[in-house]
Amino acid sequence: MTSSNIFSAIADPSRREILDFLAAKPRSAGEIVSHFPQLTQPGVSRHLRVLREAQLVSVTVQAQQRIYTLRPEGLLMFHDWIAKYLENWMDKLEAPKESPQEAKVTRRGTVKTK
Amino acid sequence: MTSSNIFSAIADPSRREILDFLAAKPRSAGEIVSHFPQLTQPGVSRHLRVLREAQLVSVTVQAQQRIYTLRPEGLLMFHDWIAKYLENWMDKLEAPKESPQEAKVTRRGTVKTK
DNA sequence: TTGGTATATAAGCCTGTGGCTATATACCGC
DNA sequence: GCGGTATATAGCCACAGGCTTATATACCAA
Repeated sequence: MTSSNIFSAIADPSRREILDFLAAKPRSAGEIVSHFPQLTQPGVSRHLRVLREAQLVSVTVQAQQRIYTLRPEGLLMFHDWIAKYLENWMDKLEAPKESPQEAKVTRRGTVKTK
Repeated sequence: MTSSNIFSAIADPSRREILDFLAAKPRSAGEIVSHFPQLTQPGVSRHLRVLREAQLVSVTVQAQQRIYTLRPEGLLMFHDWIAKYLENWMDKLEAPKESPQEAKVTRRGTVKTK
């Protein structure tokens, strides 16, 4: 559905915490549930589904347990998405071509966040 | 407020499109509005506010125009957040061969799980 | 000042989604 | 089979946030 994209999957703080937890090592759903007392079991289960659909974790069945493992391909994609902007930025900094009537991008102090 | 974090700022497709548009070069709010016919002027303005608060764009005042510029510091932070997971993954995959403290993660598509 | 332009904010509606409780499904040991 | 355990799903409620229209603010020119 809508949540199957990695951007919205990562946008949720609880899901990021779960990713943090999984970064150390794979865990069963139950371990995740008990590691986050503020979340209920169904809540964790739904978050895990979103992470699964976003390709951020994979799951292996072990008896009646589900072992969740961090799966970095999705993050790599994300990484590349960001790198696109950063590279672009670098290009601009190192290759100052003609500057039109437009204001030049002065990366120094033109920050004026409201 | 709540939207001032970079994760939710990037989670919205319209805002990502605006970032794409700004990646080429800085633009005035009006240029952004007319480049996205599916968005209304107030809608664009609110998206720009979110991007501003997330530190993803900066704005300079030019007469009655606001020039928006991509501001990659926020993306760098994001990049680092992701790199944390990728490094962890690489460490696990390549065993304890060498331990480079390099923060750069090279592209390398592979999967081990499942 | 007035008028025109550029952008931001307000107020209301409405969908998406997170959290909850309860229930269903799947697996194991006995 | 039954009971216990592990996890997923369903149904409901509440809230965040996106969209829209209307209005406000800020600046410039005459």
